[in-house]
Amino acid sequence: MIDPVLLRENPDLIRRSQEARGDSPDLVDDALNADSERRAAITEFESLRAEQNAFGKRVASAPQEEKKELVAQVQQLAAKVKQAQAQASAAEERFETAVRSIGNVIIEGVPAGGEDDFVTLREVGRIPSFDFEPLDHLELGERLDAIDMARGAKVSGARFYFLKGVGARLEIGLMNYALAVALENGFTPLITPTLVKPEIMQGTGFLGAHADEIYHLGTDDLYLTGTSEVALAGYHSDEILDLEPGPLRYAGWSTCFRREAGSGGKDTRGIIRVHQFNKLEMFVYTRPEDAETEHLRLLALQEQMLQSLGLAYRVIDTAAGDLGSSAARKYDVEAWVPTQGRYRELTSTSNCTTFQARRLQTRYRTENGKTTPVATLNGTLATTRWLVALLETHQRADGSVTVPEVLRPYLGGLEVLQPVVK
RNA sequence: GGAGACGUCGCAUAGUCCGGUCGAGUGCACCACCCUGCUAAGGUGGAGUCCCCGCAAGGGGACCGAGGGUUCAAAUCCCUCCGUCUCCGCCA
Repeated sequence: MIDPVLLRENPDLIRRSQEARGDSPDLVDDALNADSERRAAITEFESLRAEQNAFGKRVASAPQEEKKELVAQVQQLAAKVKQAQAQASAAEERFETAVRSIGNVIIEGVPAGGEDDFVTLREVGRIPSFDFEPLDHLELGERLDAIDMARGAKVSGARFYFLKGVGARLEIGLMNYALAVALENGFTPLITPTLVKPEIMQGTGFLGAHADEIYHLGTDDLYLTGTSEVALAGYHSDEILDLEPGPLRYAGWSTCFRREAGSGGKDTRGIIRVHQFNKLEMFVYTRPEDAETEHLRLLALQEQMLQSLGLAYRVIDTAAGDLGSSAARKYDVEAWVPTQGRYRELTSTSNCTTFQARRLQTRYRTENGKTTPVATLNGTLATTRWLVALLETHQRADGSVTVPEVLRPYLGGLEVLQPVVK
């Protein structure tokens, strides 16, 4: 949720942000109107309520024989209070709805426009070339007896899979390696619930435009999370944090579930786009003035991961229209996928500034003792999808795959994944 | 799944049966000051969150797990939900 004070004091800033996102700037005016209506309604209710409270005290202290008379007098007032209260809460609700329809105010410098209007910040690493015809990750995965899509489909349907043998080990190794990097950098590991309540899903902003992306369990009214960001953001909801010792940094380990509605036909081959995968997610609570520095720090860690794994990648500054409502800026790190001849997103890191925290009521105390919303940031440190780039990049002519050195300790010293002869 | 107990201001508790004098007492912790040559103890005062009006001083409203209801008036009465604990059964 955007800052209502900012809305009142600098609506133009928000209008510009809306335009950069390709969203309607009229929503700003709707919200402003709703705000003044809301405040008028509240003032009306509160003055009536004050009158009623004062009367209540008189009734309480009046002699018994006068009470009846006094009570008769206030009855009408009570009805008016009730009505004013209903109006005030209705106005409040309209205001909430209006404000919530506005996306986070983008950070200065974020490119305007949609999906294709990103800015490439840098390309790092040598794009792999082969003196043989490279195989795609699924072909490789099948030869290594590491990925089994057919049985995944048999058991659970399309976009499900089994990771087997070295495939399973590779994923576990990758996740463990990422966890080690997170630990080295002061993150506290957290294994999160993957089923969350509606209000948490709502609060993190995932029930908006992309609600049909999310699995919902009707019997229990719980949602399967598409990222541990949801649980990590909800973790400190309704709390006042002590940020005096520094930011709170968590590394959430969880399985993620996505319906992939609307991406029918896209990336149907292999494990690029699947309904279920694992992810290690960084999540930081910090003071708003430190958020941009922290954002760059998360990005640096992600780049360190890809570099150490020998992957070629580029970093893009995502355009405003492709940010999602909570993010004020988002960097994606995309790895080169040889058989596709292009970069594919492996990680994403978002600075949500105070947007998410305001909705989830996560605050901290400033030097002068005031409470104010914290800033939240998140970023991927590893996911199942990385196997695609790893397998393809490090393949050799005989269909074997070299294990990047940093991963070997997590695979019991295994240096090369060998094809299984059938 | 069955039976019961409970959810109050950072923590621990009082208040709930008998609705108004309770936004709420007490202890601990906390902050400021005073006193005591240190330590311990003692004294005085202050402290919650959110919102509205106001340049400010200040005034006002809401919040006793959440949401409804009864009433002139609800922490207190009624209903629903959520959570915690205990016992029984069941599964492991």
